[in-house]
Amino acid sequence: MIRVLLADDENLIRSALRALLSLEDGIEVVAEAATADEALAMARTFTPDVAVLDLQLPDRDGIALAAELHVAVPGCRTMIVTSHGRPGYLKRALAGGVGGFLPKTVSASVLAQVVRTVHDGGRYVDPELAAEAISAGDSPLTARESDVLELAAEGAPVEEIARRAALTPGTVRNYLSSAASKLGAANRHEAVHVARRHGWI
Amino acid sequence: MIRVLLADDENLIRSALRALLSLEDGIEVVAEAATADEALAMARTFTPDVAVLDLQLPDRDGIALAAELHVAVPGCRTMIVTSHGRPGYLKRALAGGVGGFLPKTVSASVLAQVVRTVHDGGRYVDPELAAEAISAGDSPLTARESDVLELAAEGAPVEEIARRAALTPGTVRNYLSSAASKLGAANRHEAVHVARRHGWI
DNA sequence: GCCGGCCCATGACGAATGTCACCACTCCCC
DNA sequence: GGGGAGTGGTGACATTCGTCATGGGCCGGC
Repeated sequence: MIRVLLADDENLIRSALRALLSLEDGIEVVAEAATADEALAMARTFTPDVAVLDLQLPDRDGIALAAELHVAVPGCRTMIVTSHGRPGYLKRALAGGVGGFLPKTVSASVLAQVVRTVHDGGRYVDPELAAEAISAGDSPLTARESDVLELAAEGAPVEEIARRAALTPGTVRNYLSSAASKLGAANRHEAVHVARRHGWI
Repeated sequence: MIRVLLADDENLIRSALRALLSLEDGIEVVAEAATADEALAMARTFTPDVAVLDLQLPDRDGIALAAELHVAVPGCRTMIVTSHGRPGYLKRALAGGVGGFLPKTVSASVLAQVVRTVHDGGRYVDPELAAEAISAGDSPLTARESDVLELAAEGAPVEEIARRAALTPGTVRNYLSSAASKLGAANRHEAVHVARRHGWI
């Protein structure tokens, strides 16, 4: 029997997934969580075999949670289910030791199959997402460029970004300028959009 | 027996919802669709009593689909389920004759209860969303301000916005300036964020 | 030990943007 | 028939932004 932990902030989805997985032979949902912290606590208590995580949780993202789970409960394998299949996330997830990465558009039978595959130590990535990830490639941005671009995401003026990043306004503009040119954007706001689309920030 | 149509582009969610609703007495899922067009065709064929629609579908949004359904299948009541509970959408949905509006964070039993309520001609709106909608109020933006702000959403320069809106660059700047000040934003990009958060664009 | 890449900064320039005042026209409502 | 609100426009001004050149410090690889 594969013991599964579900983590998703959407109650409806979570109980629906539970209903679906419970119909499968050899799979049992032993715990549910709505937040990353909750999931971590649950995992410590129930030591599940596989954790099915939503990519976006209220307190952290699923990738960070997976990394923490691997430390807290070494025997627990992880897989991520998401609505937004951004290529960058896939790469980060795999690098973080996540065993499966699926969009929510897959069918229930595929989900159950992947739970089994991941439980057996295998890996599964949705073919379409994999293709996107390959064509999208790595982020061309340096660490600092990503940071600054992320701070620019909410439309804040350079001054504020500089304060929040503990940098000079001039330096911030340099980073934004080089980030925009790397992304083929005319200005930082368009750059934010491009980077978001690729899952780079 | 309440005959239900499900429309959601995410296969997993859709079949999970089907599993959940099928467990309820007196509810039967008679059709599923992944797109608005598909839903419309299904509704014509199966004449469901209640249509449970996702807010975001690949081809249209759930509110537009609901309006079309009311015309195509007059006896069919509609309700919307969504991940992003933006206040503006709620208002638009209710104005469009939608009977129920829920975030996906609700429990399965609430969902089933709302399906019944809507079927009986009642209305149900998630209390939290209702509170947000009331506190958020109406959009302070005029029609044109909204248009222009929407065109600015992708970070395009004023020149391009002007071309796409068939306006002078100067006029565009006036609209953007007044929109930003109405929204309490320091620049148009922050304004876009504020408006998005409220569901005003 | 040198080169390249990244990080951080400064200064300067032109272009884009935000803001304000002001005008004309239309439509609707009182 | 006179407001008021919305639409569309012009011109001017200060600020912000994008870009480029240039420099120093730090680290890792050849």
